[in-house]
Amino acid sequence: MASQRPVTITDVAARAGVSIATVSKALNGRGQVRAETRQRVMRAAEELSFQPNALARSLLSGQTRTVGLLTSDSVGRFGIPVLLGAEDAFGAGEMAVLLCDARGDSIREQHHIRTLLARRVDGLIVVGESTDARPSITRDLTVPVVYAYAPSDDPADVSFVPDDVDGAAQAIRHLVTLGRRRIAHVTGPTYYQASRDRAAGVTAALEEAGLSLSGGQVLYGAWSQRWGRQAAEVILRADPETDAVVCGSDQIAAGMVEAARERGRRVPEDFAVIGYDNWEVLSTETRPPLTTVDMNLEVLGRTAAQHLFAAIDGRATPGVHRMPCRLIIRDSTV
Amino acid sequence: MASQRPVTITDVAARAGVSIATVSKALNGRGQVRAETRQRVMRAAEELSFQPNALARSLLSGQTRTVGLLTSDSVGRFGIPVLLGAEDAFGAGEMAVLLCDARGDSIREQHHIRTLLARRVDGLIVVGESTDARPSITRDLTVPVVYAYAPSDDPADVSFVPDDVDGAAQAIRHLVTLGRRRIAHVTGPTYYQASRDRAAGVTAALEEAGLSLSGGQVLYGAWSQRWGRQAAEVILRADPETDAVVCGSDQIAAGMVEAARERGRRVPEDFAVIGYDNWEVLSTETRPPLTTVDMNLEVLGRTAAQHLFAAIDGRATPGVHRMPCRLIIRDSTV
DNA sequence: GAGAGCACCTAAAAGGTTTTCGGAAACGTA
DNA sequence: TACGTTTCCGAAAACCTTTTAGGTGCTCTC
Repeated sequence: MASQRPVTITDVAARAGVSIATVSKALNGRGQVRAETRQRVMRAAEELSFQPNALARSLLSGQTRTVGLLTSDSVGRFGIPVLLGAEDAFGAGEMAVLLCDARGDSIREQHHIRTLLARRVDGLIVVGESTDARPSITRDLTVPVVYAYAPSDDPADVSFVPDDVDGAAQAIRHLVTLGRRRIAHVTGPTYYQASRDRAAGVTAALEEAGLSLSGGQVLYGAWSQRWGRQAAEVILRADPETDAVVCGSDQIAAGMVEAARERGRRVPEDFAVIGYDNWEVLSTETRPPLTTVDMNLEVLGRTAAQHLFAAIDGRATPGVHRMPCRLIIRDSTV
Repeated sequence: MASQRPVTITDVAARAGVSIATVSKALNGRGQVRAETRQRVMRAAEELSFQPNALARSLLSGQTRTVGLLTSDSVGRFGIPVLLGAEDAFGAGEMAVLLCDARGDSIREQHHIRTLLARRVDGLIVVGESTDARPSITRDLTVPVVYAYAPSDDPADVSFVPDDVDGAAQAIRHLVTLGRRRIAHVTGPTYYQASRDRAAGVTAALEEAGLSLSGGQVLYGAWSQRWGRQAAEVILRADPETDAVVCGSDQIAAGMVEAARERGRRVPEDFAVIGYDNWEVLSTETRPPLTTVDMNLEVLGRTAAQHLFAAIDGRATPGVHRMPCRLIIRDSTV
């Protein structure tokens, strides 16, 4: 608790009766050091519980083994798993993560970038809260940047996003395999890239199966449970024969399941429902638990981190990389 | 992108035609520097977009303006707001946060502590995932530590936890004010401190009002929606006159509301329900939206961070500090 | 006109580590 | 003995900034 002076390499050298250069070499396994001397140094270091000062080391090497993690919007539901995956990948490689939350404020973001650069981070990972493209910050930055979840608007940057088009298509293909023929799609607002991508995936996969959308059009609304319930009414009135629906989020799906049951549809027998996000607190707690599309965000975060490593080593891989989603099959489809 | 040599104070000095000492003083506003010289230096720094190397600065001052944020268990639902609050408080003070997630593994935790100390963090904030006490790490650490959400088991440490006893009591008092008389309590497993604290608060507040628990005892179970539904059956069978229930979590409350309605109880008229956590995705999406206890976790995190500042300045405030909860009144009580 | 006082600036040290280069000791060979 | 070789260790520079102590030139006063 008391802030006594931390032990330095000089202390170890004195205790071992050698010079600081020898201590450095002994501990790092460099240069020529007699085995017996090395032992003596190691013992001294142990006894003093010496930890080399990372600052001094970084100052010299120019490498801080630190990366900045910039969340453009307040760390949300999607940011978290990405962050965890990244933290995981970095932690394994002895890297440390400086966390900065810009709260959706670009002034604040600029400020954070400046301080991160002043701290000489080796790289930057920018994680967004939606899959909509965000302004690039890579321009005139001296360190590599990787974007996760929200891609950069500059195609020359390195971005990782979930492949929502294919994710939604997987959901449709699953339903088609199960014999469903009148499938509707309810999703979030049109101004979300995620809504549009998922709708595109649904449409393409239906076409591929020679089917068309029940109701004739995608139902765009909000990401909420409430919209799920409303949409259920709309669908069942417009086309009472609808036997399945792919939802753009688990929240929508939860509302959908609830409202459908209230209107006498059995889920999944009469009416199969698929969610999106695999947000477990919701998807496993509905009755029945939801079949849903998981975006593998932890993997996405980890991959982004690994590619940041590569970029730091000068092996960047520009472009928008679409990471595969996977369908989690539970009881809301059969 | 290319890693050209970063510009140093020497470059600025050369451009401005002065010594590096003068540059330092001009930029930091120290010492005697003629106004005209200061201008020239500032201009040079601007033109080169000079950022002082934080490493060198820290090495000299012994202060890194960095704190470690150690999450003992994988950053969960409760960890996040605490983390955000802390990040907020630190960010405002030009501090940076090094994030480490130990994934519930104490070996990993030890490892993270070592590397954080090697990086010479100015302090540590340890955030837990439940309010159960956790082992102290303060022993023989050279920097101050503050615990958030999960208190340290050493009372001499500085810990911040939500005041669950009072939070639950607030819920009861609210119901009593509304005229409810037969109140039940359904909560999580007994081995959670949170369950026991909330039960204690419920019991005390009921006693204070001269009432006793409907059903005669606290119903301990799981934190899940499923348990909420089961418990609803138990309660309504054991004492059909029960007119209100305080739940230990929003998930339990959500199950409770659903099951009660299915059994013909009107919520809130016949049966008032109060949740806990104010986990908004759930508490605002149930029908009706839940009255619930909010633990103010962001405030808790921010406060913990501020006290860490204080501790760094040598003004520590030992003990377990209980932070007030607040009741959020929505439509599930009337 | 000389000493004192002032305003402004610079040289140098400090902070802790790694690395390079050179030096010292030990040993073998001529 | 003189010299070369090998093995091990130490001195010093480098990284970049801040701060202290000191130095230079100027003005003021008697």
